[in-house]
Amino acid sequence: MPEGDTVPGTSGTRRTPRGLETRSRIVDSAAKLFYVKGVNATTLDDVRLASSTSKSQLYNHFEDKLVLIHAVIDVQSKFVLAREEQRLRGVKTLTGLRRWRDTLVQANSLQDGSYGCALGAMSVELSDNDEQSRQALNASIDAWRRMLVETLTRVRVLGILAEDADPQRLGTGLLAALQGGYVLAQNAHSSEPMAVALDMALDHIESFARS
Amino acid sequence: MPEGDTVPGTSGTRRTPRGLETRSRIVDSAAKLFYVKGVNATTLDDVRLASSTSKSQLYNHFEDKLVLIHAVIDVQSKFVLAREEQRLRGVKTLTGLRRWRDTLVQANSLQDGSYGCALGAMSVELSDNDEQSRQALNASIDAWRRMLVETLTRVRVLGILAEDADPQRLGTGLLAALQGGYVLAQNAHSSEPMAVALDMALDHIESFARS
DNA sequence: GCTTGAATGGACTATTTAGACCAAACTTAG
DNA sequence: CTAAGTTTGGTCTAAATAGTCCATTCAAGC
Repeated sequence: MPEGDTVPGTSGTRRTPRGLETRSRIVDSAAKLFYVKGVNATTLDDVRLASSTSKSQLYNHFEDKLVLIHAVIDVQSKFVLAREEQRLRGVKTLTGLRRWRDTLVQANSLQDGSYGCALGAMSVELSDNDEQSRQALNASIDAWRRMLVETLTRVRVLGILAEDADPQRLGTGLLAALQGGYVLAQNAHSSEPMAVALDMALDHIESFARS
Repeated sequence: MPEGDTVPGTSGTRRTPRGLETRSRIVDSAAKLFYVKGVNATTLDDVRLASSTSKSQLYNHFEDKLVLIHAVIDVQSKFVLAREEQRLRGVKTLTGLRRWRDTLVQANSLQDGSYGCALGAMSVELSDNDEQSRQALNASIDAWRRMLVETLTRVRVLGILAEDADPQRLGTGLLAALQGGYVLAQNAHSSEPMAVALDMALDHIESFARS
């Protein structure tokens, strides 16, 4: 029984580094396909082809398509949250928030608004059909919301925003503007509506600025 | 050649009232299924069953699934736009806008946020896979946006909003807040985030109120 | 180098789904 | 009534898709 370099797998089975490598190649390919084609429009054969794997590898690592979907939600959540955390980390002023806005709009305009938000799109497609997916995505999106709330709290604590600014509500509103911006941008194939939506949210936040 | 009561069909073929009745039963059933399950997750057999029709009826009225999808986009667009027009028609004040907000939130809370926006959800699922669907949905969503712009213009003209309030941008922002609210509400299974998002947008609009 | 379990390649099956087809029933103009 | 086209029920085919299986290879501990 080989032990040394093995790693405990998700479902009790041991995994070797080579297996884990394959597994993550599958998940990454699936994540990309889900993002550009949608979850239901992506077949396992698409995934197999994109990841250069075989059927047996797919089913060695994932019981069925739903389990793969959950794995994708997991890595995609980690990826998006890490990216957004990185983007928000240094924001301490209203100018910082505007720069954050610019980053989002620029990234979105690079693909002409296409594909929308990876988490938002999966949520729209899966929330009402698979409760487990909904809950996982809900946890991630709420973590994202809390990141915005923390950023706004930080800005307020620094005395830039007045006491009556409510970071909870402003954070939720800001995330909604962003998500709505993604939807409209994807539909219009232009990042313009996202820019307008974020500007509105930021203008509103700025209305709480201390004079 | 029977003529009298026939009606010109979409693709040149003549249709009788009975046929048109069947056709709309198919489209209505498909629209409902697309709304609750999503487009790709709905099979033609689902549609056949829900509309109590046979395969031959489906293919008598629609060349293939894509044509059916376009037909659904068409009726769903008309339905949503008519409903929203009706909801916005009488709005002439800020209080009216708040009442409009209440209607949306209440309707959304009746289904615990589920299903989101019929047009927005289809757009997210179809925009990057079928250009024709994207364009049709884009036309409808933009008509919706213009309805909001007109409402805000009306309110401004009445002297309730100041001259520097830009109905174009405010309307886009308002629609984005609504769409983002739908996304978050569907994900959270609660209409709460939609309420917060709309409140933010309306607070912002109200900041342009004449004193 | 032998053994053992993980990993792999690929063929194979089962099921689902889209779509074609046809004969019978219906509808209506003439 | 009759003819011509429409509508319908149902069956049948083709393709796509999910999922199974097994013989072989690989990697590591002994």
